Amino acid sequence: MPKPTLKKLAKILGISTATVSKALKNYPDINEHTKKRVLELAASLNYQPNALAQGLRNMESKIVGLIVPEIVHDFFSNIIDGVIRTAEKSGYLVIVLNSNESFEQEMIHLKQLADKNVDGILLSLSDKTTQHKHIKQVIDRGVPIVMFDKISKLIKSSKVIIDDQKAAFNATQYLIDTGCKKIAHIRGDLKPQTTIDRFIGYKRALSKNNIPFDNTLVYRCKSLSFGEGYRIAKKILKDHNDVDGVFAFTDLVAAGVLKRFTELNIQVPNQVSVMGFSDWFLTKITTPTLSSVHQPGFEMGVKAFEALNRDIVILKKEGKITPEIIEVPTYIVPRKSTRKISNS
Amino acid sequence: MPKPTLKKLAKILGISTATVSKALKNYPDINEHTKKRVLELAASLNYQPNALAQGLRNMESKIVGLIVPEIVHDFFSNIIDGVIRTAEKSGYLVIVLNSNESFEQEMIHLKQLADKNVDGILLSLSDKTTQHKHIKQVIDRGVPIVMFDKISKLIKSSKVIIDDQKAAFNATQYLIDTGCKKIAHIRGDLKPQTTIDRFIGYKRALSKNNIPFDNTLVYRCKSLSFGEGYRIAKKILKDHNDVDGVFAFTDLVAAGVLKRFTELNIQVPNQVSVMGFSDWFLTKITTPTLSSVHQPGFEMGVKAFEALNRDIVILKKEGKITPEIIEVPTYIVPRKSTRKISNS
DNA sequence: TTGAAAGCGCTAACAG
DNA sequence: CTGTTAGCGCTTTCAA
Repeated sequence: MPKPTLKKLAKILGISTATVSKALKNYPDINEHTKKRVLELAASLNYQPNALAQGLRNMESKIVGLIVPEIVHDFFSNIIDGVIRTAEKSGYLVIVLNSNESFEQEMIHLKQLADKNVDGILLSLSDKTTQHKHIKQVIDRGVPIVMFDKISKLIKSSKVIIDDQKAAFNATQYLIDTGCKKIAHIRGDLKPQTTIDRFIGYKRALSKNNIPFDNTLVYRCKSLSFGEGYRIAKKILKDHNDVDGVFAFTDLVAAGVLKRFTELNIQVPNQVSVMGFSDWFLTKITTPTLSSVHQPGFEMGVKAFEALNRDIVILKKEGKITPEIIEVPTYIVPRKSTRKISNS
Repeated sequence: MPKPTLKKLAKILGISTATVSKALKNYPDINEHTKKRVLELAASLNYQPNALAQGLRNMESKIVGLIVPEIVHDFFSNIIDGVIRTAEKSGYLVIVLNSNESFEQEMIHLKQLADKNVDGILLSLSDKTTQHKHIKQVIDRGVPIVMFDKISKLIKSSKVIIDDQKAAFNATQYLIDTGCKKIAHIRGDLKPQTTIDRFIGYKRALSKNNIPFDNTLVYRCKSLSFGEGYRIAKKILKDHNDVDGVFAFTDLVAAGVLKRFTELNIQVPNQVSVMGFSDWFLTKITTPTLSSVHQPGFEMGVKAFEALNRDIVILKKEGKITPEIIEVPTYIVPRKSTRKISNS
């Protein structure tokens, strides 16, 4: 049984394809009776319009692309989930691609998506991306892009972000509020802006509370891994045996710290408090459970698609986009790795 | 600057679209000189064929669909990653959809994908799925399906699976080999076949080693969660204070057990060994780290796409598919929650 | 209220 | 070696 087409329906009913098409689309200028006949036949034959033909005709695919720098990743999984579910509500399907933190992959994927005639692209930059010609090219081809999380200020597009500085400030302030006086910070690589911003937030909180900034309390991860946290924890204790707080730029590293502290019989949170960032699932698994800054992946995915959908519609209607920056709020999730805030 | 089309290239060069098309496709019957001119112009204009038009013409989209019952999930993330990366190598892009363990969603998604003219679908069943008409319908529409992990024996399609029985047997045998004599099993719901098979594997291992099966040593999770493991751990100890091994059907639950044991000062692995299943990331985070059965998500994703691609090609060429069942091997990853195997 | 016709961009059979 | 032509399935004027 070959798939039914408009033409077949038309032939069976003895009317033209134009009429069938209009009937199916509920055009006003169709005789009720005719419409009914068409609808019934379509239903009984289980007719489905050919999306490729529709796409070609309407110059739209009802597909968007989503590029993340990593897939097996708590935060990005949530983003993907948020995007897919929201897209579906507007009749969009989502092609997912993984740049795997590679600039070349990111370039290739962007092009692949544009070549597939997606109606828009959601993009989180790889850490390796330092130039943006490939992005501008796609935008110039008329494909709207919305960036999220790892963004570039140099691209004129809608963006969905968190305020990393503010979030890190709050995290550090939280440690101070629970009595920490000597707080180490574990930061990431020099490159991604998020790492830099979290570091700045940490510094600002210290300064706000008149705690002198001590550069030897800042540790840099060579890689984003559990093992790095594990390694650095020992180093912190060696360098500063009176440290009483650690703010790590990401949960995984904080979990490594926690593990090492436990092994070394350091009391957490009483002797040293530990604060993570991102609120990944693992925060609930560690011993003790890890306090963290909630980074709302799902919501960001939702907002990102909504922004893209808006941009797609506007671009089509008005020929150009007015980018919008959307900031999604973060909040601290206190668990057992930090002390309670004394309610004064 | 509107996108260049075949027609435009042809007009500029003063030749026909057919010739341009063939030149671009590297047909043998094109004059070298002409070919060169076409290629150069195409490159300089950055010509890209319109995928929608190609798709309509060739009746293929070069897109496949992937439906998983959950996205924020270690195992399925790995599957997605494996599928996407493998698909890319064959020029395929992947639309990802999340049934969220809902039968209705699964039905809808299957239809959406078929309506979008995907060339094939990769599917892992939701736990709620008990009938399969919706799947057969799609196959009847000529869209090949490959099932993975959560499969149905009632569907005639290629499948990529692990041998849950064998894996669970090996896990239990491993506990026995490291000296466990009274092993509790925490199993999942009655529904998914994987749960049942793991339970059977557990029983077979006991029987093989002449350990009488004791039904009171089998605990059932109400939900697949950390909290359930935490809850059940206490119960196990209360019911059987001489238990010396726990085999949980999934890591998350095992992690809950570990946590409770640690809190209750039960020595793991010396007093009780704990074995998980799936080898999720969290196995490396728990205290102690969790021994587990490695479930190769990435490889399964790779194999699943390869099988689908094969089926797509064969279906196109021969009009029908000969389904293939692919079993991906599992293996035990010993960590600190089980004793060492004594090398005798 | 309906239908004829054009055309989205591409490919392939066939003729020259 | 190249071009003509037909057509994939659908939508949308425009004319009847």
